Amino acid sequence: MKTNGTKRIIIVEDDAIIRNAFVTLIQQNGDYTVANAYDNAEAAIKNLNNDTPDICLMDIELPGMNGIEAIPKIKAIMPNTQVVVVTVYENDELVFKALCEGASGYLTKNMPPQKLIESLKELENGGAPMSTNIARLVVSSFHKNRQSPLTARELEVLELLASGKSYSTIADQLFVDKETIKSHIKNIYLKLEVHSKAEAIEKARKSKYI
Amino acid sequence: MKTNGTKRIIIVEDDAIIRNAFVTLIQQNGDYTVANAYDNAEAAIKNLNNDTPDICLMDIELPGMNGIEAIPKIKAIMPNTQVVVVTVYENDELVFKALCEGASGYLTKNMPPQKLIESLKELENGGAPMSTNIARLVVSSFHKNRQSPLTARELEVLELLASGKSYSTIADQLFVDKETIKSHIKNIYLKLEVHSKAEAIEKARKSKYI
DNA sequence: AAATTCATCACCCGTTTTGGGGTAAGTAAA
DNA sequence: TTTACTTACCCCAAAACGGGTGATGAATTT
Repeated sequence: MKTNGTKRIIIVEDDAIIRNAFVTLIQQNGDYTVANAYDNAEAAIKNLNNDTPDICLMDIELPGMNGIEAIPKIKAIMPNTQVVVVTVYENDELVFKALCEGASGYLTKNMPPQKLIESLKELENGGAPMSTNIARLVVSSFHKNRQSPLTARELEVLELLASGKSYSTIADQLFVDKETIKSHIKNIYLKLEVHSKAEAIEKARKSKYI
Repeated sequence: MKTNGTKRIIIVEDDAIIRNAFVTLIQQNGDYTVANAYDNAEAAIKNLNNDTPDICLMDIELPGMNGIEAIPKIKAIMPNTQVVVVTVYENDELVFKALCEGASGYLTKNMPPQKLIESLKELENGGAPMSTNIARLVVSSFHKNRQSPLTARELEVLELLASGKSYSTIADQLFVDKETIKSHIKNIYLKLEVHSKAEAIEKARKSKYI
């Protein structure tokens, strides 16, 4: 369906002013064609096979299906379409949900207009365009909490426990006795003030000890 | 120790040519002061309290301690120093290790020189500077594999199992019988060709089903 | 209309794991 | 020297696990 080498873009954005601004902005650039623009996700999904977009700019807050739910549905029909979320929300939960569902980028609407075009170029170059704060959010999600009450050995044990391994498997892997692992885990439970494996893992993950 | 409002930077890079290029490049910009430059991590760590850097540009391949090991040691002494890895490696394992150890950014040396200054500005603005390919790597790490052999329900069960929960806890949470969960898990093991919880979790994580 | 998949539930068996209790030796750090 | 950490052992009872077999209804596909 491609006319030439230009990338086909669809826009899903319920605010007409913003939607039209995006269309205008993108049309000004010869490298991109706006295949279509929608004010809701359902219509966009219905027309995917006609639009055959390379890129989809997706708002989150929409009437009906929200933008995050829409991502996997789009990827199911057009796996090679790159979805970039464009929203006002910098909420970490939304960001991670969007990325888990398959978003290739996450932009906030307070960006300068030129940044949108730059982001499209970054996508083409195999990148993952993100707004400043989003990138920090994403990178921070990898950071461990280094003020953990647990010792290095306890963290090691807890990590293996969190990967589903049994006491004896952990013991074998660390070349110590199973009873030693039990001792460590008892101390872990004491320090984290929990009474089971699941609680310990949950608390440790939440606190980013592991 | 700050002379004025300029940010203090240290550089850890064993290649003298690259190191000096960075120093020159940064000194040209009035917003940054090169507090020091080292060809190894040990020396940099030893002088941290004198250098009091706001930012540390860190190579990975170094004589002695490597750059990734150095990150937590730096953060332990100067928690507010932002470490940005600057390396030739785009290897995903190294990237994730660096971020887990506390890196605030990850740049590859093939970037245009101006990008380095831009990255420093991004850091100041609360961002996390990353090269194009690194950003994609990081974002892709969130993506789930949607060609899983497991049903939606099985994935749900497996995710809860992977969070350390017992069969009965999972059953309660999903409002079904414990026997139902057992059945699901048996089917999961069949499909993943494994025979234990730990194996199932490992395989599912590796294949990015969960 | 028939076949298949999926989610649900049930009972069996035996083994392993888990959580909790206590105790204690050796080492390293403060 | 006291404390913290790692290591290891004992006991016990409850829970969880892995594997087997079978069955039902709903939904989907063929």
